[in-house]
Amino acid sequence: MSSSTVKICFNSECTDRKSERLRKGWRTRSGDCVELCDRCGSLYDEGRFCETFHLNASGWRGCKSCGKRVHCGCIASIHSFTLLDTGGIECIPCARKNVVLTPNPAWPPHFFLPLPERLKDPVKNWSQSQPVGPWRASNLFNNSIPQSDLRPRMPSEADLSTGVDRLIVSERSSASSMEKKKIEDSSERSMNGGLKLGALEMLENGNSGTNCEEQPASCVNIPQQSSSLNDDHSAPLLSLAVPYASSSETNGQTVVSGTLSQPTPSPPLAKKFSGHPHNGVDSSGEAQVRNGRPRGDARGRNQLLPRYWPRITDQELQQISGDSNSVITPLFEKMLSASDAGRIGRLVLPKKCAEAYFPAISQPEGLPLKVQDAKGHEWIFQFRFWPNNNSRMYVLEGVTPCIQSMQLQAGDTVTFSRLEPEGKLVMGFRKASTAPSSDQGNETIKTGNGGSTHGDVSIRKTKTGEVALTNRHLKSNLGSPSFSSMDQADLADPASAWSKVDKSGYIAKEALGAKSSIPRKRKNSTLGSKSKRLRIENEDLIELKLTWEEAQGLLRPPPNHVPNVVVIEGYEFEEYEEPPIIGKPTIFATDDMGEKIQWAQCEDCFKWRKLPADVCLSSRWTCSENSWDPERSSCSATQEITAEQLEDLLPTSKTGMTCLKQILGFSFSQ
DNA sequence: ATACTGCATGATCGG
DNA sequence: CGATCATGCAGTATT
Repeated sequence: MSSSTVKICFNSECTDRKSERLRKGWRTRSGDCVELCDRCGSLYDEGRFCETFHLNASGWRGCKSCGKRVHCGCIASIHSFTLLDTGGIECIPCARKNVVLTPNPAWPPHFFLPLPERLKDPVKNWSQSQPVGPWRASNLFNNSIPQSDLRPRMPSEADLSTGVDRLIVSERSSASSMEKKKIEDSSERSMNGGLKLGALEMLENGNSGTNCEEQPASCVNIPQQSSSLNDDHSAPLLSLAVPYASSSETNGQTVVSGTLSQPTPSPPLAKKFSGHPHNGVDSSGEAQVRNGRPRGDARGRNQLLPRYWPRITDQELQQISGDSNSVITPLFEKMLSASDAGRIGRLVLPKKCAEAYFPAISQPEGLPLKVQDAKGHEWIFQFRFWPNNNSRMYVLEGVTPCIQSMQLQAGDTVTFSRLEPEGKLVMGFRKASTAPSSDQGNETIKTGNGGSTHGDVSIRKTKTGEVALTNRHLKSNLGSPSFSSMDQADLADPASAWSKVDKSGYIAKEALGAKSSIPRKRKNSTLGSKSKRLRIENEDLIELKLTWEEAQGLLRPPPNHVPNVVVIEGYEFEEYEEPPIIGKPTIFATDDMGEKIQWAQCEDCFKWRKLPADVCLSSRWTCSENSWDPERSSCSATQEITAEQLEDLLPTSKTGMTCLKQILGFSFSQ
């Protein structure tokens, strides 16, 4: 096999520093290179998102600006795939240069894409790609950016073979500008004694004496807010998600801008738009995830942490909406902590979520909030807050019956959505065992263990167990000392990887330094001291920086695998169902007969031996194990290939192999 | 004695 | 380093 094939995986030309990290992404070309997933940071079998993503959105494209080949599935990820429908993509560095948008802090930098010409024609450009529901929301940009210039790209349905989004585009979303304003004002309202009431507040609190369900119009926001919106130049652009949207908030004047012109790409959205063959439910039986995004606060402070981004599955949506034509606006989700799920009946709400999506409250007593569960039952919780330091701590009280009704436990996730046009607040849930891939979900998948966890201790135990399991898995496969100190838990932590995608823009995450969002005990951590952990992680990081290229060379398709062959732009990719294993570094090549082979070096004599391409060797492989060539199953046998020839085989990968040589003590002599 | 309530504490995380 | 939030805990209410 030629050296070029060794290096074809991924965007090796990418100059972005992050590309120097360990590449993740479970993809191979001609079986010579396997990577971990860039998007979720997990092994393939854990990165279901990636599975879908890759099948539909990946491939190689030429950067529109510099011509470099960029992989639009993983590394360039959102950046690239969101540009697919423009007929071209840009590599990260170019895209970065071209970014003219002022990012909303609620969004990771890579969501702010260069402005393509086509965006100046929203009708043309988005006519095929407007599955933008109100849930895809946000005030992505600050006020200073002209609306026409503020259009983050989404992958078109055509490009991504998307399915139809049940979260239909709704003109109602245009009203979100008003809602945005409400959000902006909410905290102040709270602080200032609640001069105004959000729609929900009016709805649930009865302060307005109206019920949105009956009189939607009455739930429209307060006059001065509405009027002020016209002056809020940020409003028309963004406002996709409607905090308290109701049908009454339809405003013909703002219809187009928000919904059609402001699709807001998000990593999770890739799933949403992916036209996976198993649309709705992937091959694993897992429901397709719809990931809403936080409505960004215009002041940039209401951004939600990724772990609160709603990741609602089709099943959940179906469950919530039933047969109605209601539009569901996922608001946020939260994994239940032990105390949330405990008998105390208090569900701590993330502050930003509470302030963004729940009615503003000025008094600690708060107000009763009517919430409908997925079964249609209505619950009334007390939405209130406690003064906490100089801040607030928002809680929903009285959730125990509901929690019990849904048989939720710590580690499970509750989701809050809004049902439009009713304006109902809907509380869904996701058992840990069925959680989708997400920064929470992937962990919960693993913690779920087919059932659910049992409180915080169990979670912690499970978490630990998961790590241990992962460690076992990796230890059994890791053949390189370069990986021996890797934070394996991180590798198995697509969750945090995901969040890193969000932040960094490209690579999922540092393989190290992952932070779990799973609830866990703060004290008596089984992970040891933080300082120690950090120290280890830093050491690992250095090591990984050195070895990401060779790390790819170490990754091998699992034995007996049957890859799905995907041809993308003329390049043949093999995708594997099983996670890669890491074996002895070898050099893949093609022999004179055109057969794929690999060259492996004996650990004892350092001679290189020709082996079948599909074998995986132990890290201490020696000539004596060369059962494929009995004549060279001894160190005394001569080497078939010269050092020069070997060097020629080292690609682009010379550097990597040099590193390997240095790190692993390999020798190319002979 | 138990349950509830409200606040305080401190671990964790993000900027 | 400040903000967030999970949880501890003291005080109070209820059984």
